[in-house]
Amino acid sequence: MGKLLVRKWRGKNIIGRIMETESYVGRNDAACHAAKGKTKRNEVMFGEAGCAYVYLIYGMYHCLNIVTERKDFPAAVLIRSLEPVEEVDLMYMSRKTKVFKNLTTGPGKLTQALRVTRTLNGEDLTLSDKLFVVNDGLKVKPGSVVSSPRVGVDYAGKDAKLMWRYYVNDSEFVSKV
DNA sequence: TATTGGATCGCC
DNA sequence: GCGATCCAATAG
Repeated sequence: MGKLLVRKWRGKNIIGRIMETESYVGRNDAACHAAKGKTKRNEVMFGEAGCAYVYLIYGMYHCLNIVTERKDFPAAVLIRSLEPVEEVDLMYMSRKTKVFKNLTTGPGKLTQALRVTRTLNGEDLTLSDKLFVVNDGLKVKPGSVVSSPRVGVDYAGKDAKLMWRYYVNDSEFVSKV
C-alpha cells in the first residue's frame, strides 16, 4: 500500500500509487480463483511470489494481481485502485475519459490506464522492465489503512464476509465506499 | 460440444 | 438498473 506501480510502455513510465487492494488466499478461500485447484487460467497463482496474475473479466476488462505466497500455495493481491502519478495525459488517452478521478479508481480502469493486458500474465515483477513496484519512501499514514468485505464476491458464501479489502481511508482514489 | 456466469464499467 | 462481450469452468 502506498508504493508505486510502474508500467513501462513505449519508453514512458506510466505510474500510479497503490491505494486499494484485496487479498485472495489459498484453496480454502471460496472467492479465490484457485479455490478449486489449478487451471490454465490461474496457474501463475501456484507459482513464485512477485509474478503478475492478469485475467480477463466480463469479456472486456483485465484485472491485475500480484502473487504473494510460496510455490504451490495459491494466493494473490488484486490491485483495485491507484492515485495517478506520472504520464497522466497517456492515462486520459488510454481510458477515453475526461474525469481525473475515473482514470484509475477500479481494477478494470487501472489496467486500461497502465495498458496492462494478459500479455503480462506471469510476468515476474522482480525482474521485469515492463511492470514493477517501487517504494519511493512516501509512507502511508499509520492507521489510515482500513478494511472492508471484498467487492463482487457474494457467490463465496461465508468468505464474502471476510474483511480482506484494504484501502487508504482518506484517499479520494478508491473504487467505492 | 454446450451452457453459464463473472474479483467490471459506463450509460440509461 | 442493465447491457456489453469473451472465455474459463463445468456440465452433458
